[in-house]
Amino acid sequence: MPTATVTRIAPRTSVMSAQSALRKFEVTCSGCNLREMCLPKDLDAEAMRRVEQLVYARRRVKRGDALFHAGDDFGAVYAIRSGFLKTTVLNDDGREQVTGFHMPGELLGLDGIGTGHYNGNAVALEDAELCVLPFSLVEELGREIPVMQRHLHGVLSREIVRDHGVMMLLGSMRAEERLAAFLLNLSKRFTHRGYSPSDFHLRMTREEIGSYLGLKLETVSRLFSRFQDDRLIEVQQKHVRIINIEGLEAVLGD
Amino acid sequence: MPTATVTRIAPRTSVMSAQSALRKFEVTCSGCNLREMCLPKDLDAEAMRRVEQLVYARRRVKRGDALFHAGDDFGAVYAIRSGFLKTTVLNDDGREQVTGFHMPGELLGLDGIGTGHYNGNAVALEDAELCVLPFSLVEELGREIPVMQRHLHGVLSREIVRDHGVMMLLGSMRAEERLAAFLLNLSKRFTHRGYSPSDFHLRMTREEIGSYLGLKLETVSRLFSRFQDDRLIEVQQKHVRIINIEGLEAVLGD
DNA sequence: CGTTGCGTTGAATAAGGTCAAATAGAGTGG
DNA sequence: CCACTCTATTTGACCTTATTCAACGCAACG
Repeated sequence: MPTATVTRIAPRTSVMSAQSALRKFEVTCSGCNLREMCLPKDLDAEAMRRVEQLVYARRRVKRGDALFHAGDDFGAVYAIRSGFLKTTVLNDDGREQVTGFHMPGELLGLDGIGTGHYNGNAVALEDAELCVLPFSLVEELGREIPVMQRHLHGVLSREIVRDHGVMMLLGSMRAEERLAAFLLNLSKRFTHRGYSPSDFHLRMTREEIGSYLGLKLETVSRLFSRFQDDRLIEVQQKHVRIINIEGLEAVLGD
Repeated sequence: MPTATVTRIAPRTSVMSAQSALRKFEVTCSGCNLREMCLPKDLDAEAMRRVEQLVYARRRVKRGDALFHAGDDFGAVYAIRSGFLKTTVLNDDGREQVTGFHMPGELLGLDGIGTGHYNGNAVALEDAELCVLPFSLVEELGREIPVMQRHLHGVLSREIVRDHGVMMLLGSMRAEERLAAFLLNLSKRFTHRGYSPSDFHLRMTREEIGSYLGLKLETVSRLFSRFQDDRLIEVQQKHVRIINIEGLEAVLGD
């Protein structure tokens, strides 16, 4: 059933220079362009070496496939190297709620630590590649390198803060405010990753956006059309171009 | 402005037996009736001693006063010893969203770890008493006692899981389902603390419930009345008695 | 005993959901 | 490469649900 493949990273031999290994496999964290998202800034060489031992495998997940399902045994958290994923939770009565859309540099699976089982599903919205971080090793590293410990706590805490932001969105914003906030949030995150802040490809469907925002897909579609009529954005299917970012912000602020 | 008081716990002298100190000050974690909520089960005597050094102060907060505000410098997390609190987040444009209601045994302030500033407010719904846990000491303990580290990670992770549950509630439930879920959740948590599962005093106003559930206070009030008409509960102001718990569950399940 | 905050209830309204139909793309197999 | 299928998206008409606005009741408190 799991079509995702796990690839063990070829161990670097000591005769191979760090540089060449880096180029050859593109696997060292020190050379990863997402380094600043996954790791603390000030990490000495020894600590970096320890981190790179920890990231012992990669996993590829094809579009539509699950990285993990709710209820699966928890063993590792995942750092996204490439690709978009969504996380969802399931109700007793079968309803599904999208809890987040996730980009390269972000960590998945934190919801499994507390119970030993992942609480939700993580599904690839496009072919994705992830670093596998066995959590017992993460904890070991945290005990031995305070700056790593602090970093992990920061990640967990910021996830809580992010969730509170979503609660605010779902609990006290109107539909058009939710969509504006959603687009501005995507824009900010794309910018931070070096992509265009105003021109991007949505990987998720209207229904998935709707689930995330607590709206029906028809409502999402109508709002896209309305924003387009108001000259805030241009939409063509999954391609979005923000043409009036202040206008979008004003939808939030009014 | 902060009317909350900080009380340093009297240091135990070595001539005083642990037993008598325990009784006299009622401050040792080992003797706390909330112990199982705050601490891991299997903690040896030495570890317990370390924990008790960590909990170096108590803080009292009067009804309506804030334990901390959004933006305050983060230094400690708080374990609730007694009293109910709410946590809220504030929008740019002044709207407030209740993100949780918190009972004895729960930890507050986790949202401050990542940024060094509390992200939201914590306000007492009734006079409350809290254990102050300076976070740098918590981390130190985590590094030295793996079971404590694992416990902290569990608490953080379960907070994320809780938040995802709230997202599910806000994003995909109808008003009556939300209130039913809210009441059942309270019931479960009261039970877990040894109180009646069916008979309790709400510490929060209709407006606060509404904010938490993404509803207006009038809607909450109408739903209480409807549930009463349907013989699911009896309400009188803030006093609620659940008289048909299966019926409430059915509101969720249908 | 009036004030004040909280809660309840009714009537009108608006926001978003539901149902339905048409269209547009993307992917697939011949 | 093209026709076909399937899914995603858009849009309209109508409906339901929750909000808004308003009035009133109740209980606590000085």
